[in-house]
Amino acid sequence: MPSRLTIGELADAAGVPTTTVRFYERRGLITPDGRTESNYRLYGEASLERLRFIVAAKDAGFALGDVRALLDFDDGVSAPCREVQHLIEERLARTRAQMERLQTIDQRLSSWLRACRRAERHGRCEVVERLHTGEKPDRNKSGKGA
Amino acid sequence: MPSRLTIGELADAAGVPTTTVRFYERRGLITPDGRTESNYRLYGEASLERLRFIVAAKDAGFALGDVRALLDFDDGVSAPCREVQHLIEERLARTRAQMERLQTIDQRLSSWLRACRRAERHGRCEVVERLHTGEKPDRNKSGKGA
DNA sequence: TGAAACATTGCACTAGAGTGCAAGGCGGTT
DNA sequence: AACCGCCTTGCACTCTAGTGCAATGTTTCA
Repeated sequence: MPSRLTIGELADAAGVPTTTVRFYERRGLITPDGRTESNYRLYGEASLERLRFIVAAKDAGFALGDVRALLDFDDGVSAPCREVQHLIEERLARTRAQMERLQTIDQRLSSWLRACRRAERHGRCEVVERLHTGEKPDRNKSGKGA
Repeated sequence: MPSRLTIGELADAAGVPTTTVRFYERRGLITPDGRTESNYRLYGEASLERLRFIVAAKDAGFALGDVRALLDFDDGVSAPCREVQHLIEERLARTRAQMERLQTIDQRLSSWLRACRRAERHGRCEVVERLHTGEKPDRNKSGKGA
């Protein structure tokens, strides 16, 4: 008995709304295994696993397009480790690039905040002025990042 | 006459395309100081400074809506330091939350990559399997239990 | 029997930050 | 006076990951 699930049951089991399941269907990530006579979607255990895979991969930072690629590998004869690796490496590179970008932003904002707080004690806000001059508040002499 | 610039000159000076300047105009961030007889936009030095402000704030991680608020403060009687601080603090919180999220992703991807490389030496890819089971690869080095 | 809770479809819309295109006007150089 | 490159307008479209709504059909429970 491969316990046939309705879309609501499937969605609940994976922790997403039903609308999202239909959306994933439109994106070609998942397909109902059948329909009831009244045209309701039906899913088996494998589909639940697949949906959970999608959610897990998405949570790991993969875009849905990447998830699709991962699933396509999986649907193929074998999982070509090389390509999976490639996908992971790419995603990792993007993640790290973004972290660096955020680092820079964090530093700049923090120094602005310090300047702002310092200036407040003197009764005026320097931050906006400093943005105008292009000067980095505090002594944070970094070039413009991105 | 404080050196009147066309949109192209302005855009070049700030390092953005002209389309972006027009887009910012639609968003209410910047306005031409005048027009030529042939209806070309004209900008003065102050507008260049303003555009540079926008670019700087945007690079600092502010959304255009925030930049607008910053400019509105600036356009007003005085810059209310409190509110600028608030804006910065909010942005900083979001930045940090995202960094944490990326940290987690990075760790997970890295461990997948290690698992993938290890598995490759054994001639098969474990990553996809492990995503299926919901198991975190590399965390649990012993075989592939449920 | 009838209401509540679920399901179906398709289409439109969101946010963010622009990009692309069409169709025409203007400016400076050769 | 031809030509190229820049300028004008407005509208539509991109991408991502969905959400909302309308109108209608089905299942379940009291």
